[in-house]
Amino acid sequence: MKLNRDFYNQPILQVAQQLLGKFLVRKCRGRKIAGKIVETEAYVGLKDKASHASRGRTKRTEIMFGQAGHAYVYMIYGMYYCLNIVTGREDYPAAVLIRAIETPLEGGTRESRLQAGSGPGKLCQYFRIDKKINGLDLTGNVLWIEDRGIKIPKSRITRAKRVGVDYAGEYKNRLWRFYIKDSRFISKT
DNA sequence: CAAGAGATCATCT
DNA sequence: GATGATCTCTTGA
Repeated sequence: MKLNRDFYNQPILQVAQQLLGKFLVRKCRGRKIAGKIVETEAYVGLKDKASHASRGRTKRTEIMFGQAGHAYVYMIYGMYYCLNIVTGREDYPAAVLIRAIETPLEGGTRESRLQAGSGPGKLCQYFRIDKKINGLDLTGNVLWIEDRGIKIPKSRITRAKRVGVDYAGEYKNRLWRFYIKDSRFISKT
C-alpha cells in the first residue's frame, strides 16, 4: 500500500506519471486526510531553468539534492505553499510537483467540492501542508503516498507543457506536465 | 467568459 | 531590490 523508497528512486518522469491515481495521505491531529493525485509536473536536473535547483545547491534547494522519497515544500508568492516529491539518486536534483488532487469533500457546493485540491497552492491548504512538512520522509507516518490498486493506462494520461514557467527559455516547452485526461479536478490553464 | 491587478514574503542578487 | 512552479477578485465586453 504505502509507497516505499524503491518507488521514489525510479527515474523522475516515471515517478511523475506513476503518481497519477495514487493517494496522498496526511495524518493531522488524529484525523486522516486523503485524496487521489490527478496532476503532476517534473522538475529535472541542474539545467532545467524552471527548477529552483538550476541556481545551484543552496540552503533552500538542498533537499532536492537529497534522498528520494522526501518532501520539498516552499512558499510561493508570499501566500501559498507547494508540495514536491524528491526523486532520483542523491546529488541529482529532481522533484515532482503535485499540482492537483481529487478531494472527497462532503457538503459545500458542488463547485467548492470540485475545486478544493485543483492547484498546488490550494491542495496544500486542504492538506494543511506548510514549511513544517519540508524535508519530511514520506516513508514515515505523517505524510505518505499509497497505492490503492488504481492503474491509469497510458492512453488516459495527457502530457503537456508546464504551467507558469515562461521565463525558463527552451525548458518551458518540455512536456513534463502529466494529468489524467478525463479528470474534472485538473488545475486551471 | 477573458484579461488584469493585487496580495505578500522567502530567497537570491 | 526584484521576483516568482499561485489564487482570487474585479472589470469589461
